[in-house]
Amino acid sequence: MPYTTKQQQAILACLERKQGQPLSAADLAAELRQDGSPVGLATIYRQLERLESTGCIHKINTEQGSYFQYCTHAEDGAGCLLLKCEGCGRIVHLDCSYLQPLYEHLEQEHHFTVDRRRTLFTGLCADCRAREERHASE
Amino acid sequence: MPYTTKQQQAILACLERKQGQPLSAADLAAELRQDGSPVGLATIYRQLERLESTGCIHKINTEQGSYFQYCTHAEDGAGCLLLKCEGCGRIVHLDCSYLQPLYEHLEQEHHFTVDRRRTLFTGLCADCRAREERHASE
DNA sequence: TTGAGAAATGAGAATCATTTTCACATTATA
DNA sequence: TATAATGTGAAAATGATTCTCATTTCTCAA
Repeated sequence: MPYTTKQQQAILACLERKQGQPLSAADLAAELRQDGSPVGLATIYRQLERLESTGCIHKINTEQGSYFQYCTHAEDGAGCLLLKCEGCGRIVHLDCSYLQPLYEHLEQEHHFTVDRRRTLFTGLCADCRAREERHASE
Repeated sequence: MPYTTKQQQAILACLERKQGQPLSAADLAAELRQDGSPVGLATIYRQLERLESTGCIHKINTEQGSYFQYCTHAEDGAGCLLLKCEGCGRIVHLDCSYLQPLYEHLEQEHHFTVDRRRTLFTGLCADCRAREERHASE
């Protein structure tokens, strides 16, 4: 029977504290070290995998590796999405009701159940778009 | 001044031939080897990067690495999306008009321009969902 | 044509996130 | 307490991607 270790608690607590902010395994390691409760990377990956499989957190894949986020509610993510800017690398988290009809359509017409907590759009934020345009006009 | 090499042509031709089917760099290498025109992996990555920056192809990030797809038209992707099944790993490509209002909303309200060719939803296809349910009920 | 210089190529080394291994520590339960 | 199960972390292994550099291929002006 599994039991709870202080590493597990520290990892989950850290993710909760940073809610809405995607963290990489390395980010987590750094955070935990700062908090005075360092945890080995192997353990961090193991725990992240476990937390993900139980639905406590969700994983987002990007070019530079994976990021993890705490899920507040069971139904969290129903209309939530992430935007990743290709310019500055930032990941922004927001809610949007426009996703609902799309998900329903995919479910009914294409028999595909979207994992709503892992939706990630790639593109450009306003700042980076402006920078690109300036660049192009030179 | 850049010139065209047979490796470049072979890579692009292969991507065109496999349209709608995302290929990894390794897939491409295997294809090209079979075609009798083997190309080094370093070159494949270099060319994929170039083709992506010119907009000829687009890149999709997954847990297992990146995949690349040929873009038919400049405006391709306006309503196209990719579904990646977490169960079987398949990537399905389809068109869907439900994306349009969402993109417009993100553009106007959140000042975020989505790169429409890189939209990827993660979830479960019908087959894998059925399998999961069978599993859970045991 | 020729040859200097610009680009491209590919084998292998380097990198970096992630996973695995394994000896050891911790906890549960008999 | 003894013992089996599980968790931990350092170090090694893995695998995708990138870098290095010697070599090849092209371009273009003389």
